[in-house]
Amino acid sequence: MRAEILEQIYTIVASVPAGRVTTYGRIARMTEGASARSVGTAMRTLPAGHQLPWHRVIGASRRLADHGGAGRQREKLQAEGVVFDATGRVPAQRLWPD
DNA sequence: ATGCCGGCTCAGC
DNA sequence: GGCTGAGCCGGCA
Repeated sequence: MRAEILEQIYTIVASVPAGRVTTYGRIARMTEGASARSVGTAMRTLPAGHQLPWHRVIGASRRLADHGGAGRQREKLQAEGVVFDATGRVPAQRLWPD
């Protein structure tokens, strides 16, 4: 993936405030030429020592994607005050607006 | 170059 | 809303 796109993704993720979340798809659409899936891999391959709030990026269904760090992700979000309903979803109003 | 495997999504049921 | 199947496309061996 082009470095420029990666920069955009990082910038957008970095702009999501604590307690709010956004989705892979939204990020993909905000960038030029990134697909939701590529945003996923971008999060997966974050360089060591990064300081991005990757945990604030969730799926379009507003659930956490099931991957290795899902447990940590959920904890981090809850620590920021993000609530999950009985079915494990984040309320829509938590979405970071464009 | 090729093939396989994903931190996804969307349209149909 | 939940489940499924099919596109999609970047990383990595």
